[in-house]
Amino acid sequence: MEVKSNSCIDMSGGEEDDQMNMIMIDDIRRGPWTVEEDFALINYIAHHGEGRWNSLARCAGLKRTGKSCRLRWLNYLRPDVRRGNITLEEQLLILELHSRWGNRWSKIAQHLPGRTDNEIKNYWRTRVQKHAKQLKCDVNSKQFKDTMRYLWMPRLVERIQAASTNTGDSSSLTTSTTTTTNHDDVDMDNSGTRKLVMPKTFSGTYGNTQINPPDTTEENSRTTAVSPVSGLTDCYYPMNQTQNQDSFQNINKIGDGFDGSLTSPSGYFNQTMDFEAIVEQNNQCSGVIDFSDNLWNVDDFLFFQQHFDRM
DNA sequence: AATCGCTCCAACCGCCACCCA
DNA sequence: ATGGGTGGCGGTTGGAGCGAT
Repeated sequence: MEVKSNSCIDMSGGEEDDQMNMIMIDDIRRGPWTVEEDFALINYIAHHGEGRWNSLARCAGLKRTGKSCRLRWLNYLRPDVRRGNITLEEQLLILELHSRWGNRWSKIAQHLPGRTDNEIKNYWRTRVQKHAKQLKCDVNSKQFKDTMRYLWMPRLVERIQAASTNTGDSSSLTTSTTTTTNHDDVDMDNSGTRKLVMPKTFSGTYGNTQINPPDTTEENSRTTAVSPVSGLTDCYYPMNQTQNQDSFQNINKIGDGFDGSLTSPSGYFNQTMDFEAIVEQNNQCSGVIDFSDNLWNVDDFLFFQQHFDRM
């Protein structure tokens, strides 16, 4: 339905609105959104729905492009946007889906309820690519992809399983930097970054790992970190309950290969691990892994250490 | 206290596909 | 067939926040 300019609802009040519409023509606002702008956008969409973003921007009295309004709504103001830390399940899902689809952020986001493509893209760039950089690998290199497949993803599965078994509480699965005591094989670089020096050889198996879906109650799923601006939506809209569908349940909906037991289509979790090959690959990279966030932490090191000891 | 460097993420940009007159 | 408008997507950037020096 075309929204004609003369059918605009006056959101800001008479003459002021006319003035604003005139200014808008050649005075497009950019940069961070104000609370007032957020409120105007939310209010307008609440009454008229979304779509036709250019005319929506005009009619809502916003000095923004339609694109900007659309982005602000979809990535931030939408009531079912789920903010806060990326959970372990979500990390696993992102790694898995990215291995299948590459940088298809929007497609990946469809399988993470409440998460936006922008958020996933940012996660990938800030966390995953950081690790590739630390390994001195190209993020698209076989070495790095195999490291993800054979080390990170199985480890994530383990941690999900452990947390689920121990507590049955998915809130324990949200990202956090594990800090424990130092270890002989954990180096600190000049900047104090905790690092794992990869062993010379390593072999072991990673069998069929069964995962129990964690508790999906809203209390456990909401991981806080709502910005002051987006908090506006909380008081304006009731929170959408569907935002708390668990990512795990979605794994089963993705299609070919997912059978509900978290056996990935690419078979990551069923393969016998050729860790020697991995180590070789890591040697081709730097052989040093950063512990500074939750893809690698001291728990991971201890996990690998257990396997080393068995050799 | 000031400065610097780094991380993270909200927002922008450019391109492309689709729709419709 | 075509050209303008629009929406969607992926890549990139600017700046706030924060810790280190």
